[in-house]
Amino acid sequence: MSLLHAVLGFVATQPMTGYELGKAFSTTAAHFWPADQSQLYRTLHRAEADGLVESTTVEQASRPDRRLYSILEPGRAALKTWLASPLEPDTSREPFLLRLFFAASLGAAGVIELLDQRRSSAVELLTTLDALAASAPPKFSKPALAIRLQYATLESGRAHARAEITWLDELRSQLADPKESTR
Amino acid sequence: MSLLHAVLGFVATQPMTGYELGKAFSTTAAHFWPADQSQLYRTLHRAEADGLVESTTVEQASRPDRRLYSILEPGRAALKTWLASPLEPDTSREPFLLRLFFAASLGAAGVIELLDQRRSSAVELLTTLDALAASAPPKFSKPALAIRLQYATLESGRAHARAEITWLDELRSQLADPKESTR
DNA sequence: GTCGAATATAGGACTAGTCCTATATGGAGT
DNA sequence: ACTCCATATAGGACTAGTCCTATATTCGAC
Repeated sequence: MSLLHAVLGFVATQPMTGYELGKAFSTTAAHFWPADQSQLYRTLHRAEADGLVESTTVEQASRPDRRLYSILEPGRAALKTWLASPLEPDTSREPFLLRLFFAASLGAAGVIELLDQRRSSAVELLTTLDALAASAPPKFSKPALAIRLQYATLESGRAHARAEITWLDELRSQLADPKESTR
Repeated sequence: MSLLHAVLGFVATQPMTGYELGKAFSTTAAHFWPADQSQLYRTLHRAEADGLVESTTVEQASRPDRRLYSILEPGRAALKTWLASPLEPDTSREPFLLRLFFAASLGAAGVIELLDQRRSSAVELLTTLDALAASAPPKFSKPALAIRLQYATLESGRAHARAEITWLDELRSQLADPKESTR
């Protein structure tokens, strides 16, 4: 149930509409927390019903009215509690590894094809993250902590993408040239 | 809906009961595909209803009867189709990154504590994977493809765990010693 | 001039997964 | 004596998330 906390986190920095929240997610947090548009609005509704945020309706002429959400004290408290709560162990699913695990029936050539597909996705992701990192670099020596942390999540994505590519390359060469399989 | 495919993958190698399947998951695939026990049995039921697997009941004296599942042709076909289907882009959630992204209000010291907690989990994971890798090493020069691929998923976990630790260390030292924050 | 994208919100239907509980018994540990 | 763990399967309640659709307008592209 962390989408709620993400929503609170964003809204705590400044009042936003659901639409803006969606933008914020897709431009800054998409690679580690994809947010479904419907789910976002539902989460906002629930947060308001629970008294964590409040909304004011801003009327617009030729567009649907905007609902501007602001955080309330209970919301800020919930955010704080979440930040201080113990880290639960990761239980993430890796569809690619699952596939690889059972891919033997594709034969070595088929597996290599699979690895190549995966590699190009990883490269694509890496270049996207590189571009993001380049477009918002912390050039000054003492950026605000928040900025640094946001940048750090980008760095994390890049580090993992690089690790993925290296691992893929090693596995590929091992499979392509069976002589090298010492250990 | 990949648990189904994982189940088919396991059952295709040899007939198994739900219980054995649970063991197989937790000992070999847990780090990239946690399988809930209830969900496993439900998936088996559905797979049988869909004609992908069949089960024979093995009566036991002082234990509940075992239901031994075997794969059927349609199941094998479904497995093959899945293996050949296009790789969809990853949309995994990273609760830790989400937290870090919004962790500025903890202050530098609080964030460092968070990083340290994360680091010890990562180290713990890495040592678990190291132990697994050591206990089942492909010592012979030409192991079967299936064995190699299963080993490769372990290697993937290790590579990512190492990348995570390195990233954490870099971030930590950058936060702990603000002078070094060039770029 | 038509088609899609951006702006802006929202509901319906569905699915996979989680957590808890139930049932039954034998064996190992303290 | 008591509790916990392993064996073995299964249902109930719930939740978060996905996918699709609806509504309404304006602007730019081709």
